[in-house]
Amino acid sequence: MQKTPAIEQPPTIYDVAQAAGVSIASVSRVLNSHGNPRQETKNRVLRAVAELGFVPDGAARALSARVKEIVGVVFRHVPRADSHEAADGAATEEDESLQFTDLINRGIEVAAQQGGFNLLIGSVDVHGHDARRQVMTMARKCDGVILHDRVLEPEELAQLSRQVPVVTLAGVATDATANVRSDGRSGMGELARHLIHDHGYPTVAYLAGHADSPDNLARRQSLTEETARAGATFVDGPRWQGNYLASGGANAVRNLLAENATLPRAIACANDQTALGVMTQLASAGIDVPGEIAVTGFDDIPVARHLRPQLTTVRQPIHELGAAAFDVLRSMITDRGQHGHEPAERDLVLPTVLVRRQSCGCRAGPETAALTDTVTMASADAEGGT
Amino acid sequence: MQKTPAIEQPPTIYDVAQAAGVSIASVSRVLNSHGNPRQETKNRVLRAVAELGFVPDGAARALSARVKEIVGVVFRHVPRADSHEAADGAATEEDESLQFTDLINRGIEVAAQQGGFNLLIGSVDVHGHDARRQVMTMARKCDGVILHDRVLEPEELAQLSRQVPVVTLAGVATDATANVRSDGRSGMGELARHLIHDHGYPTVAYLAGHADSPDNLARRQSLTEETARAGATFVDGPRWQGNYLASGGANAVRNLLAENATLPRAIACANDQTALGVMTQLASAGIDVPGEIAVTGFDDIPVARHLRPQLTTVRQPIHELGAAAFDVLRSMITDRGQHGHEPAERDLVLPTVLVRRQSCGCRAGPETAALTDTVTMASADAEGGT
DNA sequence: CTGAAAGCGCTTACAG
DNA sequence: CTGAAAGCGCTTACAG
Repeated sequence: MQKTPAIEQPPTIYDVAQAAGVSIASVSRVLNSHGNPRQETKNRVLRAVAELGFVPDGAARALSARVKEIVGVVFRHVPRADSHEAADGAATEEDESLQFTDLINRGIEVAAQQGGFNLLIGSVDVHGHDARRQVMTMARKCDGVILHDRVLEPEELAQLSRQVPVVTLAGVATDATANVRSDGRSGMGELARHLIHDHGYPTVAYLAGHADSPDNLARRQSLTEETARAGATFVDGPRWQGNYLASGGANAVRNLLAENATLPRAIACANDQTALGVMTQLASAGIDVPGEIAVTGFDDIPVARHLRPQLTTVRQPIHELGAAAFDVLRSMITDRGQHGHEPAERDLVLPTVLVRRQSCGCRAGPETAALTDTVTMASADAEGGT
Repeated sequence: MQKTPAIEQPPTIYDVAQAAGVSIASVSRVLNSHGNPRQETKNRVLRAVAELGFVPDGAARALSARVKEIVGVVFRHVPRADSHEAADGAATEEDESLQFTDLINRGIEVAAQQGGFNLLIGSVDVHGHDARRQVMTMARKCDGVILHDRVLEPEELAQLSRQVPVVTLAGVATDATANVRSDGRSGMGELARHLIHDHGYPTVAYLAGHADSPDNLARRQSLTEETARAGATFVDGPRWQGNYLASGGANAVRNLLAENATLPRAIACANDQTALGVMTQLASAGIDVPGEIAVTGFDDIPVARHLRPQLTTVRQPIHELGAAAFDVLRSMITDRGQHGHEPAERDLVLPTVLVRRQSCGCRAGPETAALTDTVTMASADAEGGT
């Protein structure tokens, strides 16, 4: 029969003003460092604020200051097959973590916090017939929005960007929206050369991500070009279609194996999660990685180095991508409405780096392998490495 | 010399009213389904809304309706050692993903979205001398707050909870705050019995999480009891102190190995990330898991099944924990201010489940191991499994 | 059923 | 330097 203690109405600026014996205008001024309040006034206000534990209401502040100090982040949500706690133990295939997305969001959050902003997070369903409304509603709670890959159709995006500043991630910049991405081509090119020249693999397959993702296309394209240039055989096609999830990679390999297809010497995956699924599937089929088939990823999420063998991959500056997205958005927010104002960079691209570990066929480092990745700057011409 | 198209001021309710030829009150009514507007009125309003692309401003709505439809989520943030892009390739140890936290947040988000709420996310620094202010500021942008483990000191928590509904995660319920956690004791007990009875391991160590985390204490306690009861040797102590991160597990093992300590036959880790670090470190020392040393985790994050060997662990209903936290919070929000109202459950505890995979010494499943975990309900007495 | 008006809790010109 | 007042964009009694 325990009772909940009622929550008191938080104090308002009027309470503070009264306690301090000044006007609400003065309270507002000392709290926001506007004008030059007398020291005496400051003291009285600050004391009252401390005593009452006053913190201004966000909505009221936002309404009158016309700034919410909130940025929205929207990502695409893989629907759960609503099998509560999958009692049979077989995890639903959709029940995956989108680590890359979460890590980017961390990057955004850190930058935002530094800038005095908070993050409003929302995900939209793939079958999002009302994705637009969801995003719109969110947008009206924010000063600007960052959109992950494939959240909105181009027309929806255009409409949204008419009302609020928008930055897309791994998309393409438009008239009204900025975009932040990483230079997948250079990293993938470097990876391809490594596989073909350094390891001498004759055939390389690309286990793709979402077909409509610009990142995916750039990576494939780069791989295609490099293999062609080197005279190696490039393998892809409908059987090699993944979905950026471990299950996508696992399924593709399982099917390939089931139909007794001849597998290539190396499989370059669209991202690390896909590589994870591929490696798991190959292992349970008794195929040695990298001995029989080399496998590589893309992203360099934290678990990559903890896989066995450790995953060779192309590192994206994940944290920095998020931070950059926030910075760009923030400048758009600041400049908003200022016609003809010189815009910030509209298509920011960050460099990627090849990280050679073991799954490509490189030998393990001499000591604690986990701490001695061999990294080469994608743009450097030196061969690098220990 | 490209110019940014200026962002138009989004239309207000006045614009809609004018376009529809009605009062703003009527617009509000049809949009919120209050009263019984005539069909004619509805039509005119809806048409105007569609034409103008009107979506109500969140701040204004919040201020007057006294509901923001936002819940805050705060977690503790491991500070980055600000080494931008760690050019030497050695990832900073702190640069870890807190997958468990992110997954819980996903669970919260899904439930919140269903309830028409959005998530406001913020992290506080470990050295958070101003953690309180950060959280307070966030709280004033929300209708209620969910706090992950170890975000606020008890007094700070008490103060916060006086102004806004608060739910803690993996903490303890207080007079004014509710708590959601999982039943770590039962899952860990089951795990201990499995290691000792089924596998016959004589010595089991506990590689701990944060010393001040209730979850950590419950898990250790349960392990201690079970080993004592079975006459096995329990190993712990300062050398076995981890921090819930892979680096914590790796460091502990590295130090133990460096001083030539005799390792126990089995290491039960406080969570999966710790187990990840432990397994990586053991592998690079050439120690076979589970042949020489068995290793287990806790949480069952998605990568657990992708490790080699696949990780035996105790599954927490991660998604459900998040969803439950939201549900509890939401009911507190609804009831707020209603003195003496019968409160919802104040300390919700969800069941855990042992997931037997390979790292404990169980053999791999007959087919695609990834899809055939052997799961036993923690509370069930049947032995279950195939 | 509908409109005019008050009010939500702040910030910010505008006078003094 | 400081206070009274207007206004941010909504929702909701209150009259009609």
